[in-house]
Amino acid sequence: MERKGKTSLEDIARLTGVSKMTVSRVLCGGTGFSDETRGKVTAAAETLGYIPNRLAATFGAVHASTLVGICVPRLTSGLFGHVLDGADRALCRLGYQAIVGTNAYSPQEEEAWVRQVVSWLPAGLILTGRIHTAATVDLLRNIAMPVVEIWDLTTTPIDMAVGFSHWDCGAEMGQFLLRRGRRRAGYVGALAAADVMGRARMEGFAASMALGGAPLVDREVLLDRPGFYPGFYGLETLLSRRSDLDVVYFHNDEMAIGGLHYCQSRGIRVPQDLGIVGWGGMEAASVLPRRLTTTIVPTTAIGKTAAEALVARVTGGTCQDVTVLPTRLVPGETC
Amino acid sequence: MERKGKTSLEDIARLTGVSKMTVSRVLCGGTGFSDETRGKVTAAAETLGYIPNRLAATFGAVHASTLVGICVPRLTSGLFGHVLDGADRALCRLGYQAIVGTNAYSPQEEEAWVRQVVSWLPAGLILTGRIHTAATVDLLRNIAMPVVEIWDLTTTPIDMAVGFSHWDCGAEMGQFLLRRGRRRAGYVGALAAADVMGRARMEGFAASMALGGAPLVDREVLLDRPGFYPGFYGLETLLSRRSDLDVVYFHNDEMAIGGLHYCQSRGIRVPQDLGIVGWGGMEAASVLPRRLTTTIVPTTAIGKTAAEALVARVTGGTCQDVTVLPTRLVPGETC
DNA sequence: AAGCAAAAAGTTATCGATAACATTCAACGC
DNA sequence: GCGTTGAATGTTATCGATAACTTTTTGCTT
Repeated sequence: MERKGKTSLEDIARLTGVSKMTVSRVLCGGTGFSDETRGKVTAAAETLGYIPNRLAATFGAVHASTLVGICVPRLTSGLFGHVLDGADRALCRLGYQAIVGTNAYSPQEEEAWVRQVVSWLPAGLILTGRIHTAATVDLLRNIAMPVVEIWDLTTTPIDMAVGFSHWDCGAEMGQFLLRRGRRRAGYVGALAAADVMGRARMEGFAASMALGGAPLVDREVLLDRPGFYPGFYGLETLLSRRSDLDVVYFHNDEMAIGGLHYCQSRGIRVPQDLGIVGWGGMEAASVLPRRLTTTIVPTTAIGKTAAEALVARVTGGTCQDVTVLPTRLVPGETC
Repeated sequence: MERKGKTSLEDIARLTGVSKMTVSRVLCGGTGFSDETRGKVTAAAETLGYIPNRLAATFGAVHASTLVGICVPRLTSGLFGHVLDGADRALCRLGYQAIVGTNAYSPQEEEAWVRQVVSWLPAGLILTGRIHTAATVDLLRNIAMPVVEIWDLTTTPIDMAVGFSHWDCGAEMGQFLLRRGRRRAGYVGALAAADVMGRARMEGFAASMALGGAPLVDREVLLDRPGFYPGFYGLETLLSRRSDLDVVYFHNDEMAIGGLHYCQSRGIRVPQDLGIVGWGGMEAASVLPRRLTTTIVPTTAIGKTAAEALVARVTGGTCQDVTVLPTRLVPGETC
């Protein structure tokens, strides 16, 4: 067993002629040492190029580590990028490090990731969505791991939750379209059964349209991941079945832009012939020739709030169990 | 000092009547135990809800951890999202966990992040760009940390490098524009001095235009982060100074789309009156009414290749020091 | 100058897993 | 029947830092 070339507290202790414990106290910013000792120790640490070993520190200490696990469905979505950004900034500022993972909208993959990450004894986890395997929930509850579920709210969180209701987003959009006089609505989705949150929006949307006496006429839910081309072709498919729609709600803004492009390519006038509405609040959508009607989601705020709630729980501060952050329906020029 | 409620190898050992070491061997998939023992141990581990403690395992073991640090300038860029995605998938598949951080294009912030992360004794690091503080380089060299520098190539990497040359991207675009007969080129950038990679593209661009006898006429480099609005207003500012440009090279596709929108709003015909070219290969750019002329960057491949190279180095496999991945200039309809 | 409190520093045990080495035990051949 | 072999299993030391406790030193009061 070879010692790695690293210098340890003991090396510093030897060099300065004090005990390991004193070195530890100095370097961890504790109290109980003279200024002279501090000087010697910090100088020696500098000289030796000392790198603290958090593995050993966390292992030896009683309290939690400064690792936080964050799992999102995918990293290639602008929305989740902003969520991560908000979370990462907050964690960094508070002295924590983020272990990031993806689950491709699969609770099974999430469970596998959780099993990996909890073995690093993180201070807590941030998970996306309210759907998890039973084993995941049991595991996290058993070890009393602080957890924040983000993105889609639940009234019975594993521990804490920060987000909004996807169902309500859909319902609000339905009401908006009814007020605008649209009566024959379609829906173009993606990810098929995998994404329960997109489905929740659709269900809220369908419910509110039905309540207004204009039930959802048809829907086309693709297997693909949401993107421009699925939006384009999804709308094409939908319109080939039902040409009499007067508005289409899309899984997200990317798909809606794909749909807009389809309309443009086929000479369908938006919003006169067909209304196009999206969801998510993609930046690109706001500078298009026609500003997209969509729902803006507080992505960064969700990440930030989740991270802060988690740290508050870990450090014994006050934190609320469920935090609702408002989404904002933005009427654009496409409906 | 209270014991966390966790079960340890010792608990399993007690329950099954074997030694800790045997339990360890069983659970780590080693050899040297009977099938009967394996059965008892795995059953007990299951019963007790055993969660391995990688902190302790890594600490106790000689070999490297399964943590890998990845630092990118920002998480809100689609390009870096894809890089992270490629890296994270590869790492996950190979049994590693990613600690992610951002540096906002600042070598100082990167240094702070590196100091945090190396104290977790990661197996290696993936850093973005070739510019680092001297202290960062010294630190990483001293502890012989495996490092992959991605995105912008260097001939003298700290350890390994995977990417392409930003200067060459700019130069290639310059040559392309010259062939298309453009002679009066402008540049709209962002992030001012912070982003050395964007600047490298501009310099390569300016150099090749100059070589073709049509030196860069003017440039407008904003302080903002690149985005649609900076592209919009950057072009406005540039054209207010020099109205006789025949093409503008943008920092990236987002900004170029902002520029396109400005042209549309002012009745400037693209590409007749003005050519617009971007960089990066943003998905959105390909479904705009006019397909943007741009350079597509192998984002996911860079992340994947970097992760695989790092793991190869750590596990003693073969890996090359510098991997060049090709970018692709895609002529669109905007120039 | 004695006494005593507070500050400074040292000692020891410990966290959980693993490496290296030691031991037991069975099967087998001569 | 006895040594040999190899698989199965146990023992001990160790990684680096910290908690909890103990000891030493300092400084101040009376």
